[in-house]
Amino acid sequence: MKPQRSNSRSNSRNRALVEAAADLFASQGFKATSMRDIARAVDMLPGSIYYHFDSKDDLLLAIYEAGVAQITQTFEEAVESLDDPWARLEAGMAALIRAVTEESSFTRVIFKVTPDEVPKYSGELIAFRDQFEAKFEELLEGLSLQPWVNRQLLRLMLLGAGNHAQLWFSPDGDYSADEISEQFCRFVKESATR
Amino acid sequence: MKPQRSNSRSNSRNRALVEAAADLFASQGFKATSMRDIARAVDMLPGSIYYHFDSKDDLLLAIYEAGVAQITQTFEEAVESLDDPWARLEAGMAALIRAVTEESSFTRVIFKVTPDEVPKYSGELIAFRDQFEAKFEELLEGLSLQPWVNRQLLRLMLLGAGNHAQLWFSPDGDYSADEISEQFCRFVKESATR
DNA sequence: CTATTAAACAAACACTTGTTTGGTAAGTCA
DNA sequence: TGACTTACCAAACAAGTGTTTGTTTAATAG
Repeated sequence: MKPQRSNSRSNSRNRALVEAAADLFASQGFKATSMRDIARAVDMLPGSIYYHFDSKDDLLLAIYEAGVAQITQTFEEAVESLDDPWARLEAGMAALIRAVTEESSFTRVIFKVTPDEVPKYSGELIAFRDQFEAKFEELLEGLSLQPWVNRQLLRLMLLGAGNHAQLWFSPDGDYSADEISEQFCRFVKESATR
Repeated sequence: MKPQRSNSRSNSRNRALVEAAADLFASQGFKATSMRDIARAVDMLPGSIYYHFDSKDDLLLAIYEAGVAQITQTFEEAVESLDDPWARLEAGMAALIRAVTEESSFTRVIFKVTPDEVPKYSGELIAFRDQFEAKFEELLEGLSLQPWVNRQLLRLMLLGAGNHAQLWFSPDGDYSADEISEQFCRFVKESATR
């Protein structure tokens, strides 16, 4: 383990590093981003990164952790004020779509970089992902659905549809995250409350 | 351009090459697979691959082309004998899920390796993808749906949900491709025919 | 039997990768 | 003042990357 201690104001550089790395990982992918790319982005020499982080993998781990914390918070904020289970689902789904597309690069990294790209930490990364998906699962529990509905498959369907948005969504495209979420959720809602 | 000509029986080695590459690309990804990995898999020296293909990128292009041809065929075979639009959708969706998970590595590569990983051919790769997605779109046109339904978003939802299956599906898991397809399509069907 | 071609080998090339090492200027603290 | 620490630079390291080159073997065609 390296610094990560909060003393001094050094964490400003540390933070800049993580942010630059997150930007690059989110847009180019993990493998396609080199330590030299990251160093250049923060105006630093490649070797100097190793004062702050032990390895490229550790850098990703830190980003994943921050990303999950952020998406979890965004998600809960979007949902907490609502009571109706369907409204909660819709708001949560919209938060997911925003996280995958518009939101900070931290959250985007989580859905862009798959755990199997980093064998050393694949277990930890999967755990971080699960942490968020559990929140999503809670949402579904609140819904009253027809007996034919398999909640597990429903979760995977919505998660997959949301996740996939990162490949086609455009901020200035035809639809907003809210509109997309509303459409996706409506199929579930209409078929459950018939 | 290199051989690709069908003379001699040399295309047995050529074919072995493409198959080995497809296997590796499908399981490890494009960037994570080196020409040396591929060479080793077919018991050949790295340089020798360049007798058959001009570059690693060209190798992927060939795989994409073969993969799209295969998934298109599988898809049409699954659908052609059916008349009912809903049955056709369900069969098509099941074919997609099988292509993403169980089927040959050629089809899996298409969904595992994204076009932006190969800038040189990203246009061509996107065109190949679109070629298949157009088939899927045709299926949706046959459905009679409620006025609130946006067909474009519906397509993206189903495509995303199917695509995502590659991350969690297991051949000896709880569900078959058919069961998954049936569940996904049912949400659409129930909400459209209420 | 010879000329040509297909298919591969052996070895390198130029470059990029993540990472390590030794040193150093600036600041902190006793 | 002197010891210690923080944050970095400069330079290299070993390994791996896609690819090229010159050469060789085996088959085929005239």
